[in-house]
Parts: sequence; C-alpha cells; structure tokens
Amino acid sequence: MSTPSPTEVRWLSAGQQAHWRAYLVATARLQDALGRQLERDSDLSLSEYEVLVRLSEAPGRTLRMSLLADELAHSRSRITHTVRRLESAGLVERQACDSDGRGVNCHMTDAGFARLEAAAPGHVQAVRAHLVDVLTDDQLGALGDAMAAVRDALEPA
Amino acid sequence: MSTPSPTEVRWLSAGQQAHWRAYLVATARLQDALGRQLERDSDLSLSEYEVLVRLSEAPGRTLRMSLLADELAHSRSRITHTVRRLESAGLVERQACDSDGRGVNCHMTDAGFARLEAAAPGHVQAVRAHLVDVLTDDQLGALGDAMAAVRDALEPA
DNA sequence: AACAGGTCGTTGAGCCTTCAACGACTGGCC
DNA sequence: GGCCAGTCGTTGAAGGCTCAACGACCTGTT
Repeated sequence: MSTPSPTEVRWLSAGQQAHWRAYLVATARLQDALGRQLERDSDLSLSEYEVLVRLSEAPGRTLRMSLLADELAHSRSRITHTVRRLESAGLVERQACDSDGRGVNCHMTDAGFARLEAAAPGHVQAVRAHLVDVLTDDQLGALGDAMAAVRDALEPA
Repeated sequence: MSTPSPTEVRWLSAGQQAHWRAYLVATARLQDALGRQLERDSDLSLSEYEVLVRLSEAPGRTLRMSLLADELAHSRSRITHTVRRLESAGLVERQACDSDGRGVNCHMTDAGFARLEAAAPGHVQAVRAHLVDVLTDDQLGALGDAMAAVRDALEPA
C-alpha cells in the first residue's frame, strides 16, 4: 500500500465529550467572571494583570518582552500591544536591553506596583470564589496536574 | 462593631498558585492550537464551530438564539454576530419563533451540516492530540468533574 | 569582513468580542 | 384593557487580538 488509508476517526466517547464540554463552558464562564471583576474593580484587563504579576516577581521588576510572551503563552504582538497600553498608563516603562540590541526590557514602575497591590486582593478573592474554594484540595491538585500535562504537551513547537 | 473589619486577604498557597498558573497557560495554548487548526483546515472560528455542533444535535437542527447563548456561555450579542457570519456564509438561516414574538430560531442548513461533517474529524483529532490522549482516563475524568463543579458554581446569577 | 538565516519587537489592517443603548415583545398586576 | 418591569435579539462603536510584513539586530559560516 503506497497510500496510507485515511484511518477511521476516533470520536470521543460520551463521557469524554461530557468532560470536554464541562471544560469549555467552565473556562468561558471563568474568564468572563475574572475579567469582569478586574475591569470593574481595578480597571485592568486580565492580560494587563498577568503582565504586572510576572513583572512584580522578576528581579528588578524587569523582564524582556519575549520572556513575558513565553511565560504567559501570549503572542509577541499581543505583548507589544498590552505593554503599550500599560506604558501609556504609566504602570510600566521600556528600556533598551544591554546584552541584546534587539531586545526590549519592560520595567514595572512604582505606580504599576501600587496598582497591582490594589488589584490583587480582589482578584485572588475571585479566583477562590469561582475555582479554588469550589474544589477540594485533591480536585485542585488533579486539575493542576492534568493542565500541566496539557501545557507541556503543547510546548511552542 | 458596626463596620465589619476588612478581613485579611487569603492568598493562594505556592501549590495552589502553581496549579492555577498551569491552568492559565494550558488554557491559553489549547485555545490557540484548536482555533488555529480550525481556521487553517476548515476556515471556521471556534465560536462558529461550537454553534454548528449544538445546532447539529438539536431537534430539527434548530435552536433559539438565547439557548445557544446559554449553552455555550456566550453573550447574546456575541451569538448574534457569530450567527450573522454563519448566515452570510449560507451555513445557517434565521426563522421567526412561533411561540414567542421576540424569539429567533437559528436553523442549520444542509451546507452547514456538510461543513461541520468536514471539519469535525480534524478538530476531534486535535482535541485528542492536545488533551484527551495526553491524559489518562482518570485524569480526564478528574478534570471534567472539577470543571463541572466550577461551571455549576458560576451559574449565570 | 561579508553574508545568510534566524530572532526580536513593532506596526497597521482586519477580525472578533464587549459594551451600552435600543425597539419589540411578553407576562403579571392593577 | 392598560401599564410596567423584564426578556429577547440587534446594532454600532470601541477595544483587544491575530496576522503578515517589516526593520533592526544577532550568530555562525565562509
């Protein structure tokens, strides 16, 4: 046989499909609720918040654009746009990268840190209310392990 | 005490945070990969695909707009826009709703069904490759149960 | 030293979603 | 019957993300 026969489609079982759809709906509702809470209480989008969190943990509160993109699994273009908004809000500033002329360092300002400090409690509270406190410790652990496997299987090839 | 003291913030433990972030990154990568596959192979967005799937399962391949919105956890406005695109592609058509003068029924055309049949194998294959086949049955079950709990806790209040 | 291929970050157009406002209709209540 | 609050679906503007293309820079090769 020169042509490999188009193998039969392996559909999902009823159970698998139910799990998959639970994931889809829950994810949609979760992102909606969290984004809405942040926007309402802190005037930040989820993307902006995530960028601020990573910067707050980085040495010197500074991270290269490409690292931000990789860690958050966002496109470079998306990071550029998000950082531009953060910069025009005074929460972040760009600096040239010493070691690489192409690179751009993103540095969190004091105003940015203060904004994050103000936003974090409400966000964490929402993550608890809608996810962490809804699950048992074992459930959250299993969820995390499964998603870690998915994440690792989807290494940016 | 008339004013309830602002209770201390209950931050996430290191483990909880790791699980939460695994979820965030995996979700971002997963939606990216699935959306890209559908767009590339079938010229459909994920939203459009989801609408077609629900219609294909409905009696008469017809569903009210509000039901579509609720089942998919999408806003009504979003459903309107998605259906408008599907309609102008000839995959769907709108009909008045007999029982409710406000309602609009969305009916899947034969072309729509054919388009879904063509798109489904590749999509299912991608869901398998990136999620189902990456996990054990138990892991997928645990993931589904956890997400079902999250979904139910986030009933559109 | 010059080049080729790759990476980094940006840009602007196009698409999708959100948001607020609206008209049409319904159902309960007086 | 008439009102009134609420639901349904739509609309258009605004905002965020994707995509393709680009200039600048780096690295290894010759």
